[in-house]
Amino acid sequence: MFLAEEEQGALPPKGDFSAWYNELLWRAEIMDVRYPVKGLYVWYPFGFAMRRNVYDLLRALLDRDHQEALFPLLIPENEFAKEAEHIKGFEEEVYWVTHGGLTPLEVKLALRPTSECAIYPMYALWVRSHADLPLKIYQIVNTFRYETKHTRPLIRLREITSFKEAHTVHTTWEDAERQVEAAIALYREFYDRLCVPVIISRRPEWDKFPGADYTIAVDTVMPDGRTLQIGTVHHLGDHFSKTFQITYEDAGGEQKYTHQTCYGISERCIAALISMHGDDRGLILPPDPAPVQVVIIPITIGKRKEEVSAAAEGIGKELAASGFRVKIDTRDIRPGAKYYYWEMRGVPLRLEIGPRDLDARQVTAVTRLGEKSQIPRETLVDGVRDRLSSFSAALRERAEAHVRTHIGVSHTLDEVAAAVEHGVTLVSWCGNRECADLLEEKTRAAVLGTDVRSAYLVDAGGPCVACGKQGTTALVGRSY
RNA sequence: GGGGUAGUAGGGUAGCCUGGUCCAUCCUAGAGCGUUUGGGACGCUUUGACGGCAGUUCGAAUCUGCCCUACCCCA
Repeated sequence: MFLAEEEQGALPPKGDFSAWYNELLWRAEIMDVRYPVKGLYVWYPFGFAMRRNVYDLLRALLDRDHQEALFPLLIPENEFAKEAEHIKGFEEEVYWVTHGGLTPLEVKLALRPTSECAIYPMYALWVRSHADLPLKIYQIVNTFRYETKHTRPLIRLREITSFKEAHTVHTTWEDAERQVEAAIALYREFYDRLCVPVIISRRPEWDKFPGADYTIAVDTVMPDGRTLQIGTVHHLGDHFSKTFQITYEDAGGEQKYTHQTCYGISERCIAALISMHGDDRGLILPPDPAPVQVVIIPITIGKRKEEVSAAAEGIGKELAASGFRVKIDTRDIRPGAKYYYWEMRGVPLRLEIGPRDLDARQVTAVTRLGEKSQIPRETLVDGVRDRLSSFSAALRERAEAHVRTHIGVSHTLDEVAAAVEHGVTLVSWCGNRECADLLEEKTRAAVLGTDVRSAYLVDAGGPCVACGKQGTTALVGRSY
C-alpha cells in the first residue's frame, strides 16, 4: 500500500520536514533548485504568481503611508565603507564588482547586501527641512550575500530575490520609535493575512542589525520546531544620519540630525507560508496568496459532456466576474488526477460539476482541508465566499494550534535542551551574554530575544536559567 | 568553520572495486495509435543520460587530480 502510493508519487511525509520541503518546492512548481550556482534558485511561473500575490498584499499595506522607489544595485566602495559598524557586519558577505569588461575599476562596486549605503547618500540630498519629514520610502529588490552556511531555497540564499526594505527618516528618536511600533503592527497584519502566527521579540545586543540602536524581530515556528526569522525592524537612531550627513532645519532654523528606522521582509515569508500550512499532499494556501483560489473540475462523461462543459464555463465566468482567481481544468485526464494536481498546488477550494450536480442544480465544493459540501447553483458566489472565509479561519486556527503546542516554559538548562528538540521555549534570563553563551553551549539553542510579544506568551518568571540571578522572560530556540 | 557521502535521461537507481567501444532498469514527461473516464486508467511503439576540466590509456561512466553542485552530521 505504502509502496503503491510512492509509485504514484506521494510527497515524503511532512514529519520529515527537510525532505518534504525540498521535494514540495519542485513538485508544486515553486522553485527550481537546479540552477548551477550555489544559493541561487529559479522561480517557476506558479511560484512567481504566488510571490506576486504575497508582495501585492505587502505593497497594499505599505502604500497606505509609504512611497515605493527604486535605488541602484551597485554601491561604490567609498559609500559602503562609511559606516564602520555596518560594514563590519557585512564585510564577509559582500560580492564585489571589480571589472568593467577587461578594465579594472578604480572604485570597486558592491552588490548591495542591503541598501542603506545606496539610499542614505540620496536621503542626505532629499531631506532639507522638518517639513520633508517623516520620509517613508520602500523598495522591493534583490540583494546579494555570500552566505557561507548551508544555503536553502527561500530561506538562506546568496541572491535574495524579493527583499522588501523600508527606510524612514524622522525628526526625533521618539518619532522613529513610534515608526518601529507602526512597522511591527504592519507586519502583524501582513502575516495575519497569510495566516502565519508570529512571535515578536527584541534581539539581544550582539544580534542586532549592524549600526542599529536596537532590533525587533518577527519569528515563526516551523513544523520541525525550529524558528524562522521572517521580518526585522531596526531603530537606527542617528548613526547613519551622522555618517551620511542627513540633517534637517527645524522650525527654529537650526540644523539637526535626523533619526531613522529600516525594516525588511524577504521571501522567507513565502517559506513560512508554505511550511506552516502544507501537508502530506502538498501545499495549502490561504485564499489571499493563492495563485488559483478556486479550481473547477468538470466531470465530463459521454453524451452530457457539452452540457457539463458549458455549465463549468458559466460558473467560471460568474466567479471571475466576482473577483475570484478561477481556473477551469479541462485537460483530458481523469478527474482524480486533477484533484491530486491541484491539491499539490494548494488551491483552497475545488468545485466539481458533473451530470449529477446539473440535475440537482448545485455544485460540489471541497476545501483543501477536505471539507465537502454542496452549493446551490443560484447562490454560488456567496457560497464560495463563505467557504473561502471559513477556510481561512480554519487555517489560521490550525497554524496557531501548531505554534501554541510548540512553545513552552523551561526553568532549567536541561529542560531547555529537551524543549528545543521540538519547539521554542521561554526562560528567565538575566541579560548577560555569558549566560546566553552558556545556554547555547549546553543546549545548542540561542537566546532569540527579550520583551517577547506573543498571544502565546506566559511569563517565564523566576531566576535566570543559567546563573540564578534576577531575570526577565526571553525566547529561546534553534533557528534556521 | 570542520567532517562525511554522492553526482548516470525530467526524477530515482544498477553498472565502477576488477577499464573493452549499442550504459540497463523503474517512475514521470513528450510524440503516435487504440481502448478508457464522479479520486492518480491501460496496452503497444517511440524520444531522451554517464556534473565540468585535465591526466593515465590503444580504449574511461569505471582509474588519478582539480573544480562545480547537492545532501547529511558535527561545531
